[in-house]
Amino acid sequence: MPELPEVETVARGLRRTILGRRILSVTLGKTDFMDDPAAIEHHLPGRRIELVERYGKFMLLRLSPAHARQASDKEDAARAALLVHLGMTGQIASTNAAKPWEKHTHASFALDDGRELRYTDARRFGRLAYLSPALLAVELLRFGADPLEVKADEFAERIRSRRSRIKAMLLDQSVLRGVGNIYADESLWKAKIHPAKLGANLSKQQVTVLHGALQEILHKAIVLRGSSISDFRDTDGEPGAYQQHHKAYGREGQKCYRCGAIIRRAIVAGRSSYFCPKCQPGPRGFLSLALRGKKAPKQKLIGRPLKKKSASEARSKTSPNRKRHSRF
DNA sequence: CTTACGGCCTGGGTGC
DNA sequence: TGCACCCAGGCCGTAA
Repeated sequence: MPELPEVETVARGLRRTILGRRILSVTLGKTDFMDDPAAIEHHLPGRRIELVERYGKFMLLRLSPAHARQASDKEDAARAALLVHLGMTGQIASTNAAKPWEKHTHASFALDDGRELRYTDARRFGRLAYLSPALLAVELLRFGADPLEVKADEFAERIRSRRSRIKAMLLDQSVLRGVGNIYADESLWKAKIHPAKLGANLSKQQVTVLHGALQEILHKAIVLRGSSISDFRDTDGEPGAYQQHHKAYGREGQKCYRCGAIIRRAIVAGRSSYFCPKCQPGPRGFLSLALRGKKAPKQKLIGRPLKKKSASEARSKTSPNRKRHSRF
């Protein structure tokens, strides 16, 4: 589940290992998670990797112009890119070309140092795309502020002007780019804010504290090379260490480090959310029930009552072979 | 208009 | 050994 700190860790690893390398050839495996596989095969050979940028949860491998010539500063911003999103299980690293492909390797880029840049992704929730400068510009418009750069005032304004739940806003990439479930829960715990609170109902003070908590946590997580819950690995194949510092995420049933109450889990904004029911008081009407019985009814949802639907009914509704969504 | 929910993609892990 | 089920991030269709 790579979020900003994990992607930053990978981007730094790539800068050490593939910056300046020229791509000689491309070999693709399964391509259903790529925007336009033919474009990747067609445009990448011969291009040099001139920059590795992180933008929210994705990386942009900026490519030299197709025709050999000196790039000016102006062209720098307009450079085409290979967009890499790791989804949940994506990994990318430069490898000895002689090494056999690992399972679930779906792209391999032969480099001019004899190595290969390989992308593996068991679930294929990730994304690879060749983006021309024009497509890239359009792509970047969809995203909100960088959480590490956004100023407290701007952050407060964005959060307090909307009526959705704070957790949903933290996860919304068009509000903040790069925050996912782990760092949303960790920063809410630190700021003592319940995930189901509405942004508009938070005090200026609370939002300011949240801003500070979010930045501090992200910085610390980057220093520790991210969180490895299941399978995150950096470009050296090493796990991060920030999971050892989680205070809320994944701690259901364990004691809150601050007050000793039992950390609970509830579905907020469609995602598992971990919080301390004592330090992070819920909004009125929020049912802080244990939401995960073994055979217990479905999970209690927060908000409006849910339409009843039997499991079999729900199953039969699924269309047999819905085509995977294509971005074009 | 804004916001929220349910479904879908996939395959590893888990529990029966 | 098998198998049903859950879960994850992002996106979309639908509904309120």
